[in-house]
Amino acid sequence: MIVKEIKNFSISQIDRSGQCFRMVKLDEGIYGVTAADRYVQVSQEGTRVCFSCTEQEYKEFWQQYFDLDTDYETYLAQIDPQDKYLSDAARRGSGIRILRQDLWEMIVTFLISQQNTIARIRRCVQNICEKFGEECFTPDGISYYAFPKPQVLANASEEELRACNLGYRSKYVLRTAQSIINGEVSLDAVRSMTYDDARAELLKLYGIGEKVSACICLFALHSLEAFPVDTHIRQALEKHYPNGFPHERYSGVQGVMQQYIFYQELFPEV
DNA sequence: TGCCAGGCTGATA
DNA sequence: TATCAGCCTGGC
Repeated sequence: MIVKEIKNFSISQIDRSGQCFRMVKLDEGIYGVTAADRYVQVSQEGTRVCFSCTEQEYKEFWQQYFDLDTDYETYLAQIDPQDKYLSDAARRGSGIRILRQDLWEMIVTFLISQQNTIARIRRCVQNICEKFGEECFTPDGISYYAFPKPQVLANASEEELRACNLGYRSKYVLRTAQSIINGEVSLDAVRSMTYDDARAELLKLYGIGEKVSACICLFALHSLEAFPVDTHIRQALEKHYPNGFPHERYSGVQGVMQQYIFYQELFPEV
């Protein structure tokens, strides 16, 4: 167990921001987080954050994962003070971080996300991890499941994926996994691409459109210029930015602003 | 009962 | 090129 003082970090806001579907609320202010084949418990009181891992594991993995090397004050300071809506949204969501998650995990997760609710996306991801992922144990004996590799999902049947409640998205996950395995799209290549190239490359995968591609770039490649527009964001833009969102002003950090807006729209009174 | 949820594909004009 | 139905399924 290690303890850190961290500003502009809220594990509960990150949980509700809808970018990670492998976080479980264990108790008030205490969350279990699974990423790739790792697991950590995070508990928070104010700026005091406890991680149930060694200092080495924190530095090697979780510090980057939670984007804790970044000072989010610089993003918050860029917000137009005349823009009351975004200023309020950012103030309320100022503990959100853009996580640095695994590319393959984000591809599958956001394929599943379409026409779906956050609660159901969580269940679907949990189902495929439990059915196809490897069972792991923490040093304390806590059991969790690693995210299944492309090879495993490529060899699954559409029926097996449907049994995980993926519905019509099953064929998207299956064909995308097969495209990765047969080399049509290289995950390593995507990781080294610019945002525009990565976005275009991901669009080659069956079931991935503009919105899903932007989400993957934002949450896996940390392309902060990505600005995924879903139904919530579209409604917010129509209401608060009838003349268009000022992308120029927030060039290169639109993704952070998108998260503040998304959080505000989903949790307007929390 | 019907609509909608963090969209996308494929058919049609 | 643009438009639109159809798709899984659970919650309201």
